[in-house]
Amino acid sequence: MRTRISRKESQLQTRERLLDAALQVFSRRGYYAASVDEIAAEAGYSKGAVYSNFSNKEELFLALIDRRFAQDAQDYPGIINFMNEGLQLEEGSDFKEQIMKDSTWNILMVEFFLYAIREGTNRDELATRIEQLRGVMEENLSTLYAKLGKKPMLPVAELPWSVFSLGVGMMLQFYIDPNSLRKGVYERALQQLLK
Amino acid sequence: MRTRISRKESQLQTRERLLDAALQVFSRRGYYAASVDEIAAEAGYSKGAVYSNFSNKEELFLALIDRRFAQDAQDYPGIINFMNEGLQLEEGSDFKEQIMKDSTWNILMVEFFLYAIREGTNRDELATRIEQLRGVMEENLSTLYAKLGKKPMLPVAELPWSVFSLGVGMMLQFYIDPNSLRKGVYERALQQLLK
DNA sequence: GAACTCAAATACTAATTGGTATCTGAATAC
DNA sequence: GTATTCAGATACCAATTAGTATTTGAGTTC
Repeated sequence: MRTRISRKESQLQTRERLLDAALQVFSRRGYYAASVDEIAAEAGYSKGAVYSNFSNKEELFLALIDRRFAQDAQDYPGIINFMNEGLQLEEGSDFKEQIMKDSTWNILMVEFFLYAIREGTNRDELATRIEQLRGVMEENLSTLYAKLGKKPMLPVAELPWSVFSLGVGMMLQFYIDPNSLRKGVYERALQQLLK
Repeated sequence: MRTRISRKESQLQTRERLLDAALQVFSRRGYYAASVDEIAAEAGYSKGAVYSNFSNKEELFLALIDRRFAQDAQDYPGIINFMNEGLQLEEGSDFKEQIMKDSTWNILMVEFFLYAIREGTNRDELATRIEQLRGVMEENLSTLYAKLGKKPMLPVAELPWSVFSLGVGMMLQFYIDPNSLRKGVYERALQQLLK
């Protein structure tokens, strides 16, 4: 009987599980306070598994970011919907819900920003990614405005900067004090920016 | 001859110097990676000075935040000018410059946000502070709009949320990639929000 | 100016942690 | 089915670090 799972497949699975666990632990503790042991345990493995799949803690962290960035790169529709909502709010879109679903990742992103700002090593890498993201946003906005025969008050090239800021800033305020953010605040501000 | 400096004064000076050093080191390394030894050394003291003035690392961190918050509470004019600039941009105000001057503190604030989000302990405390800050901003905006006989597109109570977000988000993007932020992007977005 | 107080220095400990060396057992090759 | 390989477990180490116990010396009190 053929083996159920090959060694290669098995290792890949382990790697994925480790990355999943790393996301949780890095987000929960922050980069420095997260221990390799805890990450391994969270994934149901031992430290050996980590060092067998990644050369060190930093690489694990970066691999985690890369994986998600790669996923996001294919998930343009999400961004497009997001943009649509900006120009004409659709019923059922709720920033608070949206932002809660992905809180682990959102927090990790802020952590990574700080990390990249400090360790100059990965700053350029992150800068490029963010620039790409803004590029995609700009394109989507452009076609959207064209479709609607509208012209934004602000230069289209500048909008992604503001939209991004609004998202990050609201997120942080929301996580600190979820209850005092009234519904629709984010959406209305976004609409005003994209007017 | 009377002693130049009393013990009380001396200790207060030490405390201040430690807080200054703590700001630098916490901002440079992040909360967990910052060591008490490094902070003490940065201030020109030994670890003993730290534990003689603060009960532990966390208290030092929080004292640092408190000190600045207390200072800021008296520095309303800064915020008022800031608001003024929003409604009608004054020549010479430059976000990039402004944000660079205080980069150490700005980064620490983000660090503290993450810290507070993780350790529920200080979340309420921070939430209150932020709420106060938003309150002040709202008051200033209100009187400003009244003075100008203008009415904002968005509810005044919601504006601080957006203004705050814009500041934090732009700051992060700017630190990651200072060169690609074109001059005036922040200011124009702010103006649009406050229109 | 002698006794004493206390801010800060020094010496030390216990715990944690990133990383390495070695081992083991199951998958693969022959 | 035996030999080989290698993913992951285990054992270990050196370094770091928050916090404590003790000491010291200058400032204060009388």
